[in-house]
Amino acid sequence: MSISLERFGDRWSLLIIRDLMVRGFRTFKEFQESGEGIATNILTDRLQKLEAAGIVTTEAAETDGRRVNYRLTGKGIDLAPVLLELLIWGAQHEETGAPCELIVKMAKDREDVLAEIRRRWRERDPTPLLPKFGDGASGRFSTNPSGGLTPLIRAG
Amino acid sequence: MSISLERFGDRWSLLIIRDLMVRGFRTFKEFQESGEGIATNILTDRLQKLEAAGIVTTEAAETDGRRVNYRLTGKGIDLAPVLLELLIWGAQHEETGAPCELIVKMAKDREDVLAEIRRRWRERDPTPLLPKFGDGASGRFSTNPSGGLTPLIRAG
DNA sequence: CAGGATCACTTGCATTTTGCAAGCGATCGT
DNA sequence: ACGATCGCTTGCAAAATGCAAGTGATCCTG
Repeated sequence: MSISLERFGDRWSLLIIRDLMVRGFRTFKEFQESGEGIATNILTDRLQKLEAAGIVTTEAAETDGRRVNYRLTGKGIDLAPVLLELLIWGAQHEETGAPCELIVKMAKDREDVLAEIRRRWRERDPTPLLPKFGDGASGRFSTNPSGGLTPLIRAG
Repeated sequence: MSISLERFGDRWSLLIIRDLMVRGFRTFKEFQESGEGIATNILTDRLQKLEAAGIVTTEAAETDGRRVNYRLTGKGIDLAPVLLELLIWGAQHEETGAPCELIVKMAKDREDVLAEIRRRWRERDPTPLLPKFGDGASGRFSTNPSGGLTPLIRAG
């Protein structure tokens, strides 16, 4: 556990990993503008450390020579369960904007959510896993008529 | 998730929580001498922040007026899944001293491990959940004749 | 009940990490 | 050719951390 924390036990690393994992971020600029307010020097430092730790890889974008695409490695995507538990804990115990039923659903369908995250990673599907709250049906999960939330992976 | 990380997203907080959760730590001195090398002022600061966040409670020990007993709250013990996932990830992807079969077992019997952690918390059982590696049968888990690892909660 | 040990902290100060703003070279679109 | 954009660096101030010594309350021993 202490080794895990040495790799990403700071305020930013796990947020970067989350954004790569479920928000479809690929580039430096996306992180910079994500609203969390990370400084560019810290962002550089964290991306390099995550790469050195084998959690993230970089590849130059073929369409744009300036751009660098960041991507999680298998080791990185294996952090999905950690992030999911962090999300569930925060939603259960702190004031968040997250709809309550959504969290219940994610806790119950844990394995489905993780499988969907892995699929998106394998297939390089950049669609954000979740809509911004209040967005309606624009993400991978959507509200159904009964007011509950239905993962699209079940609907087909 | 960012809210979770605001509460304990630093190098020490989760280690403190782990020690309370599975190593049976109760007092300031135990943390100080745990070998991780946390400075006393930082330890004070983290314990106070965790208390302010409702993750830890303090009570004066009735047997010794100097001593303060720290204990996880329900909110604190609910972090068990997070810590377990961190442990599993670290063991799978980094060089650790942990025996490989033990980790496989913990990943497989996740729910049993979590139930045992909760039971120990409810009953204020201070026995360390795990022996130090190589300790044999002195903890809550022990090796069985086939070389696998058997949680005592199943045997007893 | 005196004196020293122990406990949970505090304090002062050096070092490290972080945050902020500006700037840089390479590449891109026009 | 020229300005905009990209990932990243630099300089410097502010905050967090680490380290050593010290503090007051309580305990244990003789």
